[in-house]
Amino acid sequence: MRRTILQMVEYAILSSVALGPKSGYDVAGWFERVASHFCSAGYGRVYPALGRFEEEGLVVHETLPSERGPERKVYSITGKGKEALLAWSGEPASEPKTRDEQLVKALSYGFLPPETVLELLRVARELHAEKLAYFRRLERGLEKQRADGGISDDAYIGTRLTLMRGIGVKESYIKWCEEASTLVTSREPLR
Amino acid sequence: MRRTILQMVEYAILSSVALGPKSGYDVAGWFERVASHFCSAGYGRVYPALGRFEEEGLVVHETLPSERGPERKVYSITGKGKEALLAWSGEPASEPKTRDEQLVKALSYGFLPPETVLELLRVARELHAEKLAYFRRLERGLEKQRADGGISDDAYIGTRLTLMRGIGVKESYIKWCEEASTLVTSREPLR
DNA sequence: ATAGACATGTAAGGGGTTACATGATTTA
DNA sequence: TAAATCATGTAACCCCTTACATGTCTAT
Repeated sequence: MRRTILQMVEYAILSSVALGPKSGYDVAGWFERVASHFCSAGYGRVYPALGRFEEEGLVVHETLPSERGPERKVYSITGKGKEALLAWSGEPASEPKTRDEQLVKALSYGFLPPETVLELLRVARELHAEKLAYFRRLERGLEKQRADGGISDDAYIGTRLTLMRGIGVKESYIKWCEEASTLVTSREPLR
Repeated sequence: MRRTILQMVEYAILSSVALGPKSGYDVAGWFERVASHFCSAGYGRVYPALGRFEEEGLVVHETLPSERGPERKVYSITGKGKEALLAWSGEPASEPKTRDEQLVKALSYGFLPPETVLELLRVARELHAEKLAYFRRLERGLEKQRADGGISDDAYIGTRLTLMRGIGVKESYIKWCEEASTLVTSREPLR
């Protein structure tokens, strides 16, 4: 028996289907709305992957009419797919990889006028606060869904965990913006 | 006058040289030791970039003997280079992009035995705690360097800001590991 | 002598984003 | 009737990592 080896993004696509049957369009939307803070994929990644998964027997699809728009190919995970996913998920994870333009720019903040930097940090703080509010809305939506029995306990846990992390990341980023402002301000009188 | 447009990683390379003259080898080491939590680049990225920067007049190099090993090409930023860097750094930053295998795996934690998940979270927590300790050592080193006058105030601010963020990220990740453990444990008796 | 750190580069291949191509349905 | 959303897919290109190639110096 050969183990199915995929890349991280492919496992993310498979996970999305495992959390609940979805079309390629749904999966891409899920990435944008709930997964973008830890993994992302567009149509160009999703559709070919689902096609390959089906060839390998990891998922199957049903063609269903859409409420509005053309027909949908709704994919569900198979036993084999779930087995492959859980074998991978049960292994230790590698370190997160972040590419953060804000911090690269911050490397030069000592060379910029403090007023400029404070304004940049204020704007950044606001954007992170908006995203935090968005995550909190998602969290309330998830709790409601759970109360209504619209989601299995197993799927709830997974989504909840990623949401908790999204909220934690944004809270800590907001804190950084504030501490950075303090550092830059404390320096100002010394000039 | 044409504005110099580079990619984020290239600005990071330029920033590294702006914080203090470095060889390509030094820049690659800097990425690995102090910048890997927000941006990364290996030799394959660094050497060609420094060559191009010199052609464009953003940096200049001096060939100096090494204390041990072959000759070093030590690059310094030019006026033009600093101008290009500060023009870019003074603009608002785009959102950070993270690829976190841990969270993709966490999507399936509801489908795994709680004991397995708790062990995975314990190991993850430990790794993040080690990295946190490493960042704190870097922080102490930076403060010492500053006290000794081994670094300019301008360069200190930039490095300090990225270090603060590295510490914040690790602290919040450790917190997540603990909260995730609680969530998984609280669920166990219900099975 | 041999391993490991120091040092500079090139080349190839794989991964991932973005743009393109097409079309149905609903709402303003 | 035009725009927005729903829906499925392909193709090209760019980025980036990884492996390769080469060589010095120090310490064991």
